[in-house]
Amino acid sequence: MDATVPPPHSGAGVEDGDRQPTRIQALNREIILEAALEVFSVHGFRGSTVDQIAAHAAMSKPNLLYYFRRKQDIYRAVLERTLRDWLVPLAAIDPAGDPVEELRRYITEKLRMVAEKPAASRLFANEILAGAPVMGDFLETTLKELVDEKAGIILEWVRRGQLAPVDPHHLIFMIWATTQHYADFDVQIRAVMGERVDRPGFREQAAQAVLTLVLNGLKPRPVA
Amino acid sequence: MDATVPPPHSGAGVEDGDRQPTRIQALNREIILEAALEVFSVHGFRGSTVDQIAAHAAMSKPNLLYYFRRKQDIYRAVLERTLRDWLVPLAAIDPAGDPVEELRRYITEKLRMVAEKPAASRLFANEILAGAPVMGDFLETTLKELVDEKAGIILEWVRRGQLAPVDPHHLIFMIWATTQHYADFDVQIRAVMGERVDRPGFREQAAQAVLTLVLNGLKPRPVA
Amino acid sequence: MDATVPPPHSGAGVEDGDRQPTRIQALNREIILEAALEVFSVHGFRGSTVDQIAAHAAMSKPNLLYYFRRKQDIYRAVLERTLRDWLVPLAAIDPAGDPVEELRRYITEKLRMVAEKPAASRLFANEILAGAPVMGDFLETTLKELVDEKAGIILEWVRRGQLAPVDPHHLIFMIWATTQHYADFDVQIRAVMGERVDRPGFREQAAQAVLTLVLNGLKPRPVA
Amino acid sequence: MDATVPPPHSGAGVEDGDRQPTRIQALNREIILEAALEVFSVHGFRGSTVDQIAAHAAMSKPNLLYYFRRKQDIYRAVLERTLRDWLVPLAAIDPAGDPVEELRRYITEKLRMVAEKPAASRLFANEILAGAPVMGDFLETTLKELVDEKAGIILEWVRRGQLAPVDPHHLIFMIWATTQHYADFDVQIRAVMGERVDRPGFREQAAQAVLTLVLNGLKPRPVA
DNA sequence: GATGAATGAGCCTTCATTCAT
DNA sequence: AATGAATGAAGGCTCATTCAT
Repeated sequence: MDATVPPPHSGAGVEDGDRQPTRIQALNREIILEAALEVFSVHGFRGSTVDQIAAHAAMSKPNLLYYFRRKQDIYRAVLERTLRDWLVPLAAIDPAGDPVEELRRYITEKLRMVAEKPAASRLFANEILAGAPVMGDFLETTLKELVDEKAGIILEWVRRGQLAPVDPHHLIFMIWATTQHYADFDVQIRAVMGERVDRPGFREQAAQAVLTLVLNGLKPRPVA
Repeated sequence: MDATVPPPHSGAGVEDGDRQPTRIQALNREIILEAALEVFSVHGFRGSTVDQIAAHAAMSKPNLLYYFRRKQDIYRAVLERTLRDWLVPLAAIDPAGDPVEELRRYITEKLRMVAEKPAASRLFANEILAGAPVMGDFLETTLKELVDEKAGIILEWVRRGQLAPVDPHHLIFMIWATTQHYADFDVQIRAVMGERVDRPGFREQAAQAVLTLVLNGLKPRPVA
Repeated sequence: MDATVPPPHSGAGVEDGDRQPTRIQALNREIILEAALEVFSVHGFRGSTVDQIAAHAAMSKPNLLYYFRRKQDIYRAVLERTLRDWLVPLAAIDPAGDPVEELRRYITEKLRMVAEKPAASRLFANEILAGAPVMGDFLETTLKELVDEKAGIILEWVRRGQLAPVDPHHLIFMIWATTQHYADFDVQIRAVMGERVDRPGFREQAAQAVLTLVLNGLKPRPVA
Repeated sequence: MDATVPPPHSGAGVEDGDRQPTRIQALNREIILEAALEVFSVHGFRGSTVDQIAAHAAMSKPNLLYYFRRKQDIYRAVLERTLRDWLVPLAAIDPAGDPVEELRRYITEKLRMVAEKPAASRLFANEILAGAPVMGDFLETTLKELVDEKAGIILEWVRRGQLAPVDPHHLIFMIWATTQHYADFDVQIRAVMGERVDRPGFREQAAQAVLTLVLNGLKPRPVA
C-alpha cells in the first residue's frame, strides 16, 4: 500500500543500527527477557499478551515495545537465549569417559538446570506442543546433529559391552523426558505430593530415582 | 421457561432441560469434542479460538455455541472426558499380580493409549503447563488418591523385595514422563529421528526402550 | 508463527464463500462503501480511520469489519467501484462523430459526474497524490489503453483538419484537469467565490467557461 | 526561565527567545522543511508521520522536535513558506500589459514553478482536499483578495474587447487546474505516457498545449 | 437445529510528544 | 544541539459471545 516511502520506525527503536547497547538498554532487555520467560513459559506464545510481559517487567507496554518491536521478537529472543544454554550438558558427553559416569553427569546436570530454571523447560515444552513454529529449524539442524553425534557415542559404548543394549536415541529421549518432567509437570507433582515437594532433599530424592532407574537399566548385567 | 430470561444453569445450550439428547445432538457434541481436542491440544486454552474449533468441526460458530455455551464449557468437557479414560490403566494395577508384570502391563497400556490419542496427552500437558487452572481440583483429589493408593502397593512390593528400592511416587512420575513424552514432544522426536518415526516398528522399538530401562532398573539385583 | 493451523476467521465473515449476498448484506456493503467514499476522499487512505467510516455508516466498527475484513479491502472496493463508472464518458467518444461535438459531450458529461459525485473525484486525487499504490496497475493498463485509443482518434481529427493542431494526450489531461478541479479544489473555489458557488447557475457558468476555453482553442481557425 | 515550567508560547523550540538563530539552526530548519515538504506532499498531514520526516531529514525525531515542537508547526511552516512564493506570478499580472502576453507569462511562470517544485503543488492539493484546515483562512483572505483584484483586471480586458468574453474567476481556476495538474497527477501522467515523460522537450510540449488551448480560446475572434 | 448479523472487550502496534541527559 | 528512553492515546484487527430469525 505504501511502496514509495521508507518503512516507519526507521528513526526509532533500539534494534536499529549496530551500535553498542547502552547500560540501561542491556539492563532493560534483560528484565524484559526474564519477564517474557515467566509469561511465555506458562501460556505459550499465543496465550500470552504483551501487557502481561510489560506488567511482569514493571514497564509500560510501549516502552517494552521500544526494546523489542514485536511480540514475536521477544519470544524469539527468549527462546534463542535459552537454547544456547540448553544443549551444553549434552554436548559435554565425552566419548572417552566412563559410560555410566558420563550419563550420570549428564542427567545430574540436566536436573540441576531444570530445577534452577524450570520456566525455560516449560517454554520449550510449550513451543514444541504448539508444533515448534519458531524452533523447528533449530530442532532439525543443530539439535539433530548433536543428538546423532552423541547417539553414535552411546552406540559405540553398547557395542563394546559397556552398556546394556539400548537404542541410543530412545535413551536420550527418556533422559529428556524424565528430567524435564519435574519442571513441566510441576503442578501435577505438587498436587500429588503436596508439601513434600518443598521439603529439603526432594530434589535429591528425584535425582536418585531417575538415576537409579535409568542407570540400573543400563548397566550391563551378568548373563542371567 | 421465559425466553427473555437467561437460563439459570451453567452448562446451558442443549443440556438445558431434562430431555434426552437426540441422536443428532449426541453426534454433534461428539464432533465438537473431537475438534476441540485437536485444537486445544496444540494451542492450549488461551491460544485456541472458537473459530478454529468450529472450522475443525465443520460447523458454524453460533451452532457450536448452541451446544456449548462458552469456550470454557467445551474445554472442560473435553478435558473431563479424557480424564475418565486416562486413569484406567493405572487403576488396573493389581496388588496381587506379579510386580514387574503389572508394571509392564501398565506401561504398555499407557504407551498404547498415548500412541492412539496423542492429542489427549498434549491436552493434559498444556493444561498442566498453564498451571492446571481447570484440572487443579481433580489433580489434588481424585488423582492424588489413586496415586497414593498405587504408591502404597508398589511400596509393599519393594518391602517384600519384589522390586528394587525405588520411591514409588517417583517411579510413577517417570512412567508418566517417558510414556507421554512420545506424544507431547512428537515434533521434536520427528525433527531428530526424521522419517524413521513413520517406519513400521517404531512404536514397538520405543516401547522396548522404555520397558528395558524402567524394568531393568527395577528388577531386584543380585547383591553386587 | 503458526503454520500448523488453518488461518483464523475461516468460519466467519461475509466474504467467505461464493454464496449470494443476502439483502441486508448488500445493503450494508452499500452503506459502508458510501461512508468510506466520504471519508477516504477527504483524508486519503492513511489519514482515514476505520472508526470514522464506521461512524459515517452508523455502524459499530467490528460490524463494519464483518463486511470488509480490512481497511484495505474497503478502500480497494470503493476505488474499484468508482473506477468502473469513471471511464464511461471517455470510452463513449465516437470516432465517427463530429469532433467538437464529441468533445463537448465528453466534457459536459464529465462535469456532470464530477458535480454529482465530487467525492469520487477527490478519492482519485488522493490516491494519485499518494503515488497510486492501489490504482497503479489500473492506470498503466486499462487507463493507458483507453487513453491511447482515444488519443489516436483525436490525432486523426487533427490530421483531417477538423481540430486545431494539439497534442491529443495533453488535450485529454487538460480536460481532466479542468473538469476535476471543481471537485478537487472545491474548498478553494468556495473560499474565493464565496456564496456565489451555491447560487443556481454556477455549475452551468463553470461548464460554459471550460467549454469556451477548451473548444475555442480547438476549433480550427482561419489562417491568420 | 524556570526549567521545570513549560514555556508559555506556542511555536516553542528554537523560536523561543529573541536570539537570532545560529547558522546551524537555520540550516537545520531548512533541511527539516525540505524533508517535510517531501513527506507531507505525498501523504498529507494526517497520513504523514514525524518519523518519516525525521528519516528524510536524516535527523533524530527528538532533535527534529527541538526545532518544531509539534507536527502541526512543521506543517504550518512548510505550508506558509510555500504560500509566499506561490502567488508571486499571479500578483505580477500587470493591468497595463498586453492581456494575452500577461496571461502567457503567468501560465509559463506557473508551469515553471510547478515543474521545479512539484511537491509544493501536491502539498497544496493535499491540504485543500483535506478541507484546508490550516490554509482556510489564507484562502478566504489573502488569496481571495488577490484573485478578486486580478479578476477585475481581466474583466476590464474583456470589456475592452482585448479578450474573448470569459468569466475571469473561472479563467483563473482553469489556469490553476491545468498548470498544477502536471505536478499533482504526475503519477497518472507517467502511467499513461510512459517514458515519454522523461524525454527532453516534454515540459515544453505540455506548456505549448496549455498555452494553445487557453490562449486560443481567449483571443478575441472575428465575428463568426 | 442452524446461521447471519452484531458488538464489547481486548490485543498488537504505531505515533506524537515529553523527559532526562 | 542532540539523543536515548519513556508514555498516553489512538488505530487496526480479533475474539467470545449474544441476538434475531
